[in-house]
Amino acid sequence: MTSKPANLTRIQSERRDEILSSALEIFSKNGYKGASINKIAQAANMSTPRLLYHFSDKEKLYSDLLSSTLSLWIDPLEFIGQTDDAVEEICNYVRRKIEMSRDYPRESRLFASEILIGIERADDSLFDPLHQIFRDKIELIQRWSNEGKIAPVDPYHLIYSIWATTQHYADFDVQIRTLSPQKMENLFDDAEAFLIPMYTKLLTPSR
Amino acid sequence: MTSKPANLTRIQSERRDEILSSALEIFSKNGYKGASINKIAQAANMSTPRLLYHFSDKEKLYSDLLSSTLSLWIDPLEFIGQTDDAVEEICNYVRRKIEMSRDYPRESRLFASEILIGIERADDSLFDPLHQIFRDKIELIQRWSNEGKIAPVDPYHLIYSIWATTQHYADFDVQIRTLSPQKMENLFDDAEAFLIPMYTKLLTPSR
Amino acid sequence: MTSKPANLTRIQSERRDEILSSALEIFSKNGYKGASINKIAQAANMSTPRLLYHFSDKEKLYSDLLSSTLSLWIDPLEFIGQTDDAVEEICNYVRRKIEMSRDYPRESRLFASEILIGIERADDSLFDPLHQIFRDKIELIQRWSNEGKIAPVDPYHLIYSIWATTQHYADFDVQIRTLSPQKMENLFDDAEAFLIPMYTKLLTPSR
Amino acid sequence: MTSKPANLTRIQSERRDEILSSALEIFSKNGYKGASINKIAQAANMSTPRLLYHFSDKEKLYSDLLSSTLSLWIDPLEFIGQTDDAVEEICNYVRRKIEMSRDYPRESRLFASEILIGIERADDSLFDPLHQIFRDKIELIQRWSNEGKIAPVDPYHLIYSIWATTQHYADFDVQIRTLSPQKMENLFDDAEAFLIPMYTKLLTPSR
DNA sequence: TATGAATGAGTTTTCATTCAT
DNA sequence: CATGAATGAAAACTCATTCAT
Repeated sequence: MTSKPANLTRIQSERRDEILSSALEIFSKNGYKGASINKIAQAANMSTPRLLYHFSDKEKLYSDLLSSTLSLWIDPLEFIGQTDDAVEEICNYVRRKIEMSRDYPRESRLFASEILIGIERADDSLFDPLHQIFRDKIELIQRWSNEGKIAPVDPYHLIYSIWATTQHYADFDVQIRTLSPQKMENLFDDAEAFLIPMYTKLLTPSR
Repeated sequence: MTSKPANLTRIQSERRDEILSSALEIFSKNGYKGASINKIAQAANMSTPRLLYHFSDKEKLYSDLLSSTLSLWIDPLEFIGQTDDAVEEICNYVRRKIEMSRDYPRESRLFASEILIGIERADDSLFDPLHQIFRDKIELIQRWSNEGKIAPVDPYHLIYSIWATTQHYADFDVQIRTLSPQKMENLFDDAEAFLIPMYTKLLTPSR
Repeated sequence: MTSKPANLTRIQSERRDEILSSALEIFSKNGYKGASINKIAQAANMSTPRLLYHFSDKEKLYSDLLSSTLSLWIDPLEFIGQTDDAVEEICNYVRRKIEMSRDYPRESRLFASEILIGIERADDSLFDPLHQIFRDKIELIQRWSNEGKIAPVDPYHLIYSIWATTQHYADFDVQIRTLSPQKMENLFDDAEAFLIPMYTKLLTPSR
Repeated sequence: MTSKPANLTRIQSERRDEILSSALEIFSKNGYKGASINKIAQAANMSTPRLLYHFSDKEKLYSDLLSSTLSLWIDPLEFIGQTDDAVEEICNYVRRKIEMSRDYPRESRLFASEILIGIERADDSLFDPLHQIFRDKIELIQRWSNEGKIAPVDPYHLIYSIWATTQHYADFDVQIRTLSPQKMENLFDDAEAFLIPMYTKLLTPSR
């Protein structure tokens, strides 16, 4: 999965974490090309060669960072389907995704810029785990739809729309800050107050 | 404004167009930092200094490209409110935005990466025209909501969600191509078939 | 002497003068390398190719400018020796050189930077006319010295010192402005009030 | 101040010295604009990026060079006033300044071109230490003048004239080499033989 | 290990000059 | 005559990466 070496001393893995934390900051703000490993090393309080001792090169650092963040995308998906209340299950997924945009905006932007701009990668299996679970849940939602537990919807576009609407608050944060009236502290509550009814109306089966 | 100079010779405006077209290709694919004016010049079949003869520097080229593309964002918004059928008006806006994602995906990605990563710009007024119209339409939708022509919704989050769901198909195209089943040629039709009912349900006032 | 073409239309020589005037401004402020013919053309309100039509290249413009300015150095020298009052003659030369620093500081700086930095020139006969007169006056002063009309001095170092002290006010103007007390409007009068007594004391033969 | 950083490794300070030495050679010969860090790097037997590893950019190299040379201007001034023999004190200053023109002509030309052409500098305080001492000595000379220890002179113009006459031999060296008769090896002795009597006559109080 | 030092390729930009119209 | 257009060389810097100690 993630290519983290198996056997690391405690110090080594502490260093790795410090570097990944700085890398997240710098990469998410500047994109892959706009970030220099120098700036990352500085932010992590170490010399560039020392950083490169832990991550052989820039691309390795970047993709290790991506895989270490991948679970943030996978975990909320995984929870779907714990109960039998299909509409509520999906609404809860929406809620979790909104929380993620609020609590992990840098991670969201990192992924967004990777998908948007992307670097050519030798091994593009990075997202495989996400895709596997995605397909599982597509199937689940399709089943719900077939069984009438939710109104009939295309499960693909349902998930795309959830991703789009929730991640938008992290990824396009700059624009939203400019456009929204002052009440930024309630932004995510307001987003939820908008989205949950929308998906409830969409998904509640008509009797 | 940084808009196109008024008086251009024939060659100037031909060259400008060639360059802007290559710049769109390269910038939208690689982001500002990842794109070199070198690559852009190559794509436009000219030497770098020749490119710089027409656009004084990289940032100017980039922001001229952005402003020349801005109307793609403004125009569909502007149309909202031609008729009195509020729900239909908003659905038509959704349709137009889907068309744009289909027909101008590079422009969409260009804007997305500008908002996501953004460069520090001396003159911040680039998006002013868009913001002005945004506020007008927010007001209009609020009025519709107050008058009961649409169900009560937060107009800000309504527009954010429309932007998010429609632009998603252009901006995260790479991901969607990987995840979606083969039927890519119908992608945008399917998107519309999903989104229009969603917004119709959301906005139709309950009697 | 100066390589000014012999037969010029009135318009041509007007253009030449405009260019030379701008060139003086730009070259004296920025030095040869720091000045671009573009800036000069702009200052002269014309396109670069038009400028290059009148002066085949940058070096030609520069050396034509130098030669057209050369008489400012030659003329004051030439006057030495009109009367028989040797001390007064030299003091008048000092006065004229002070006036030149006051009235033609840009020309002075142009020459200073040419001598200080200098560009490799194919033909370095530019200063020949000046040198010829210099030698004449050296001889004259030597004669005055021998004849006891002035106190015995090395004529070379006498002229060097006059050049140094008088041109200093133009060439090192920036430093002098920083160091001198407010009374800048009297600077050249004060300079004269200092230098004339100095040279008078130096040159007046002791009886 | 922009003075030399305190803690340098052995290699750093060796390299700095090599670079500064080449930079002095190239800058003093060509001026700031005419000198390329390329040429300087070549003269110091290294690649341009290697040079830039030690001096972050061209301007930094240039101003570090200027400040490292500043003491050559300050030191001789500082000595004025050790003894009570005012005339002799000033004559000794003249002698020291002549020596400097003989022994450090490149440094002299570097300063001259900085004052003559000058680059716009963010931090203008480079010459502050020199100016401070200048003012002290102006005061001292004024006192001497008031007390009758030297003939009454304007102390500003006295120092300007000393700077002018002595530095002239370094700064306008090219011209002097062309004009002077062969005896260049005695140039500085002759200069002293000229200047010392001049200032002695000027400054010795009349009884 | 870890850092100072260095490298080489690449990027943006400037500029004198030429060419076509 | 005059200008818009283009060129090629060089300049200043950046950056991922490697090397030596």
